[in-house]
Amino acid sequence: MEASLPPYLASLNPEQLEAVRHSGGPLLILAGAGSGKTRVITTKIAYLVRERGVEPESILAVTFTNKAAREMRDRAAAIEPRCGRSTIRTFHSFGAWFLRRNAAAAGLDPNFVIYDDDDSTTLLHAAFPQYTRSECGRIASALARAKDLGLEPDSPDLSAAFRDPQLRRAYAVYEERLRRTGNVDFGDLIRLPARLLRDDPAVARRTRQRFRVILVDEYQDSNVAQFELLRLLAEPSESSAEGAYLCVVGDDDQSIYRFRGAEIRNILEFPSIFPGTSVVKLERNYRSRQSILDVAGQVVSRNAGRLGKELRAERGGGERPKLVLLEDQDEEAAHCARLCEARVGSGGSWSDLAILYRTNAQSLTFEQEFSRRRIPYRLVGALRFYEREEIKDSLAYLALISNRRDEVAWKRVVNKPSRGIGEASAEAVLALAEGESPGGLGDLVAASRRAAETVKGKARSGLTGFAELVDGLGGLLAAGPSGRSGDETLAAFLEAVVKRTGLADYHRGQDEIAGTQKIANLDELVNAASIYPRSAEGLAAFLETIELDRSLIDDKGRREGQAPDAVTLITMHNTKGLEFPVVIVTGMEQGLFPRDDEEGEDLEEQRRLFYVAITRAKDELYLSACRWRRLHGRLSQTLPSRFLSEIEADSLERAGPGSGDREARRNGERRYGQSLGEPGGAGPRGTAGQARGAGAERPEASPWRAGQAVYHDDYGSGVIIKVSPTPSSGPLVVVRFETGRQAQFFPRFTSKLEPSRT
DNA sequence: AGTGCAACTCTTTTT
DNA sequence: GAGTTGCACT
Repeated sequence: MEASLPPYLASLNPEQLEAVRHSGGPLLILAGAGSGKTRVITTKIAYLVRERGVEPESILAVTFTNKAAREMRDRAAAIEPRCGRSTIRTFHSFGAWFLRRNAAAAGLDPNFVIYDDDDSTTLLHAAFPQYTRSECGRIASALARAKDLGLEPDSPDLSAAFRDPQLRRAYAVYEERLRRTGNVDFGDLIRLPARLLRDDPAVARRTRQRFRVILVDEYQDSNVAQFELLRLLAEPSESSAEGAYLCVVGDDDQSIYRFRGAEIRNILEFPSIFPGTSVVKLERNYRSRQSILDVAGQVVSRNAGRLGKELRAERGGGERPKLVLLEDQDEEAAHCARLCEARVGSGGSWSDLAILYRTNAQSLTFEQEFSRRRIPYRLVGALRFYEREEIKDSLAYLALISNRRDEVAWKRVVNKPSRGIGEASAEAVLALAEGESPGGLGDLVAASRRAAETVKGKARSGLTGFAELVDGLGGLLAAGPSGRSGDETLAAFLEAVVKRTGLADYHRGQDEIAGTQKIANLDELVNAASIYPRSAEGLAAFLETIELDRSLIDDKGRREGQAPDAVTLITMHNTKGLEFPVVIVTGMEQGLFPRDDEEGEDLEEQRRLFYVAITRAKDELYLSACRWRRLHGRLSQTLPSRFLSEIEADSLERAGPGSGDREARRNGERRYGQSLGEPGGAGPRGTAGQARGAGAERPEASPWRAGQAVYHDDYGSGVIIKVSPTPSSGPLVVVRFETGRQAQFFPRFTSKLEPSRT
């Protein structure tokens, strides 16, 4: 390495250095797991400012999570303080920032609120009351996908992308309803800036003059709309013949958000879309042992749609990952608990360990077992603080105070707590508000007051009271508490809102009836508002932060960061970007991970998810599978995940469970293990092929036929009443026993069922 | 307008 | 098995 390099560059490896110093055409950095990706981006930002004379204000860096954005900002500023002036944000927060600055041009209320999926569903339900709420939910998510794809209500491609011919109309109506509220949804934060750049030359010129360098992190998770926004930002404009310098960083093997609209082709095809692209691969892994990377590499190499990378461990060898086969999920939880206890017993800490699973529902067994054994754990991501009723209620009042055309917020709180305002009165208000502003929507609070004159009974006083309440709160925000103003935070205002609306009493009552924690949650929300000033601007900032960064508070009001010493229970998706000395990937069963209906691109995505899970481990990796799995309230027998057979036999150590009912287990275990990991990785067809060759082709040779008498070790005598073939598990037989009990079995996997001669 | 019961549906979820 | 939603009932 050159002697002249400043210290912050000297410690980079040659590939990292190349990525940092690259300039000119577009750059694609393919950064494998644990390869120092964030370090490269932050160093590159600092390098551009320090060595290349780039103005920090002209740098735009976008990420997908607030956590990643914070980290990037902090680390870049730690190297070069001037980087604090760069725009380092999430895609969506950049979009919100951009739209607030160009609200008029975009046709938005400058104080617009951001609707989440639930709000979109409510808006749709208001527009299409003939559909149920859950149908509206499905339509809302289809519309969100359409926006991810950059499609408009009149795009010809809309019909190709979605089956339902009604969707186009639903999209158009939804857009109309959303526009008249003055608010936006998540998709709009990407789509509307792109549209503005396309249609408004003045805005486009100003924006392109400002941002000369654009960096994107986790590019494999970008969607089509985000791609279009990037291209429009980076495009040359009349004032600057050169487009912005575009650098994207990502790992095609870690693309796991297809179901949310992520388009892996964005990264796969980047070099052909942007001619002259340089590609730098970062394949030195500083996190995991080679034995772990071997397994990861074997699995992901089965994917067809990938650019191809091979990680090499800088930390060397390590123990082979261990696979443990267990009887059921209770034993799986006990096994995990024993591993945790062993680690702590030998001087480690609880926080060294992470238990990974595919679905949140799987966490329950672990929680119970860990509580019983007094093992401290923290559950990541399952808490949906902002989706709770009491939180949404309070935020709806705030949103309505901020934007009095917010139909969704108004609808939510106009009769909450109950003021005797029913469907008919609400319709009357809406009709008035619509009349007030042709084609749009007027002030819903004023309309509520005026509608009071036309309705009768309880609704009349209810509407008047509601309007006075909201007006009063609006005044309270502007004026401050009687006399003194200025030196109070938004928390005091929010507290007043919760009290004066009656929400506090209402939810306190709920707490008493149902033993919930609603008041405690409201306290946390109030607490979170304390870092904002008591003003309209402070309120708007608070609402935006809450919509765009839901990790800010959890139930205990803890900020991320000072995590207690506890075992981490977490979904595989949520582990992206994290690392642990010891990782246990649980539920490695066919039907769960992957699901039986996951094929083709979906299957490849699940394989990438497994890859992400594996590469979280620094020193030790355990995999576990259960023979019996309780799912959706049903107990069923399972086969080991096909992913396990994709790992070479000698890369894994097959370990028995540490203790327990050995005798019972030995039988099951041996049989269960048979179909596992044929050497050389017989591949996806391993188990299915066997089934086809053996049973299904010669059904007459099978003893499993309807009418056949059988005997079962536990249930006694019975008769087969139904046999159905399965693609990979042999026949499934349904037996009615003499006791009247009915049960189903896979004869291939049980020795307890046998044909009898009667 | 509010309550209660039956029926339905179950992934993953950066923003 | 659990949580949510829709409908019917009062």
